[in-house]
Amino acid sequence: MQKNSIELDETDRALLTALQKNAYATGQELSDMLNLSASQIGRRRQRLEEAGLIMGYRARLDPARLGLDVQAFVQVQLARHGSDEGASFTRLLSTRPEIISAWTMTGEADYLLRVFCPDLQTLNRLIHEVLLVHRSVSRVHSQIVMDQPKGDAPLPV
Amino acid sequence: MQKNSIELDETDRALLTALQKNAYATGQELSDMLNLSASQIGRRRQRLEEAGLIMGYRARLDPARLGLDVQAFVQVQLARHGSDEGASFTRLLSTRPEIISAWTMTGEADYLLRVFCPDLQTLNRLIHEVLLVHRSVSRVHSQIVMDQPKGDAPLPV
DNA sequence: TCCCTTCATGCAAAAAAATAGCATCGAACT
DNA sequence: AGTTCGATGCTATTTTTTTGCATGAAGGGA
Repeated sequence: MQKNSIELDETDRALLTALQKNAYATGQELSDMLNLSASQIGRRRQRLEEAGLIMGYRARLDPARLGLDVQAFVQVQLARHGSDEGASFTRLLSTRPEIISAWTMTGEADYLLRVFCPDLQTLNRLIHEVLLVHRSVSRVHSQIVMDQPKGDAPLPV
Repeated sequence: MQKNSIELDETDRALLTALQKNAYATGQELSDMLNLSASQIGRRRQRLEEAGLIMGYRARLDPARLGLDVQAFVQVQLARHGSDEGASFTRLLSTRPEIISAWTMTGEADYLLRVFCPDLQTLNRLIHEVLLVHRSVSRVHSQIVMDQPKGDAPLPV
């Protein structure tokens, strides 16, 4: 089984792009768009799901309408490089719902966090009362998002 | 019209959370989950869509299976602060499919870009042949993503 | 307190959409 | 040429969503 290397033709790519933009497009709509019958759209979609190419479907919410007015990126540097510290910090990440995503980067053992908060005060509390008090965190640098000139474009397929 | 301030009760919140995790859950499944009839689920969902709280639905793809093995964050600093430069750079962003998202941050006039590339060479080319050659770009700093310990969690509702 | 409006709700019917069955077509290979 | 295999479209079936409608609970006057 080599799920990894499924053959994608142009129609598959177009379908993936369309579904990245609007996962609720009906078979009929996609059918018109791709010049393919609705049933075949469904079969291809199913194939792409089973191959693991499509990992799932998600609703995208408007942060502003949820009262999440402050978006920030927080760079966190850990003091020591023990696996314990990393694990402990990772556990912390998973418990905080305002931390939407976290990445580890090349170079120093540091994390980049993407955070949504209702206001600056909450962000501040997150930084000082949650992150900085963690035993393995040595430095924190946060940047507030002003604007998002390009947002969540589909992956290039 | 104050779309902004729709009342959300606990059921709405649970529904939003569920749809952020799996937008393809059927009314029946959500019905069991939230102790609500399928029709009512549908009506609430429609209300949340019309209110603009749900902005849309998207398929989530597996970057690795698409051959996008390198993920990076690129910080870009612009030389001058004229609106022309910003606009020109924004236009550049929109033309590059490997740039998935871009944010402007507080502080200096700089951008944070999230990028997916098939390999390091492509990333390198993006940086040197696309970003650095742009007239208003003064500095570029890129960090490669090693791991994503927390990924695309639902927004806290 | 009583009445009235409003709105969320569940059930059932209708409409829409996804899925499965089936025969056909075309490309690749023998 | 013959054969196999997979992709395709059409149709039938099933599943899901949406709509119509009556009920009941909550809130607002008089």
